[in-house]
Amino acid sequence: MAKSRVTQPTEVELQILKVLWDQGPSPVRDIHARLNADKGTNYSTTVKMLSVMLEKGLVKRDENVSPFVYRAALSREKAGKRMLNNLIEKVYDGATMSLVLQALASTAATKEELEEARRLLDQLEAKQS
Amino acid sequence: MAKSRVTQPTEVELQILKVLWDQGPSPVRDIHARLNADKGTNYSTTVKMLSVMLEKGLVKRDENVSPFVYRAALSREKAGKRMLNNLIEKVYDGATMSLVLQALASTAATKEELEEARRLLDQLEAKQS
DNA sequence: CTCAGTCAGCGAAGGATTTCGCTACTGCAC
DNA sequence: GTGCAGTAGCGAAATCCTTCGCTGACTGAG
Repeated sequence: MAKSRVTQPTEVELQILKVLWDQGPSPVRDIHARLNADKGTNYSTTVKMLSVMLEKGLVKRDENVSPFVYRAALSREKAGKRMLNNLIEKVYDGATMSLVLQALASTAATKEELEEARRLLDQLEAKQS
Repeated sequence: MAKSRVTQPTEVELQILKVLWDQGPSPVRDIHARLNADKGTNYSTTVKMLSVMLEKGLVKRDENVSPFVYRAALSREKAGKRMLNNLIEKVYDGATMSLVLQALASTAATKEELEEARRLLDQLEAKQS
């Protein structure tokens, strides 16, 4: 049970995770390129962030290749779900649907998305029976 | 254009907002009672937090009554929406539906909630025409 | 008026997050 | 070899968030 992940990724950590999710496993150089483009981050800062995240277990790295290659330790989906649940907990006191409905209502959903949502509802309902 | 609200409410700020949402406008005393029960917060801390939040525009207060009465500057819904969008932005790069569907799928929704969701979908679809 | 109790707020301390300067190691070209 | 470019990391600074000690103002009871 080494995994006591209670902490949500912080702002910058999340930015880095996003880069890794978007680009797949990458060396510091590539990650830094993005951060720097976004907000002028210094190379050292990127390295530091990655080392912090490594300690926290948010990323892993392969040290067998020349420039180390970092990859996210969580999938985008897992992280998203985790953060969403956190949000729901903190704002809606656990009433998931409230938020979801809000989101649905406030989003200019396309016809396709609506269809998909409907299909998912069907599945859920079936599964419940 | 005085409203440059870029920052998300922080952890404790959110706790306070939640109290205000749950109980409606309240004097410090009541807010503090909750925070203190939750995590032993000192009265001073609660006051300070409220003053910080006042500066940030997260809460407003009526100074005409004896113990000042604080109220949230945003509705639960607005805040939820804002935070959700932020989350979506940061994790999914704007693909709202992906996250929402994730949420739906991973939650043990009740029959009633599913019904409600379905109804909402109908509305949305109708509105689109 | 004086005392006790409630209310409000400042400023500084403590923690966590983020930033970066500076150092060190590597491999390659000269 | 020496020098340069790319890579990695430490430790301290800067910044933000959270906490609280201490102080002052006000109110109602005696």
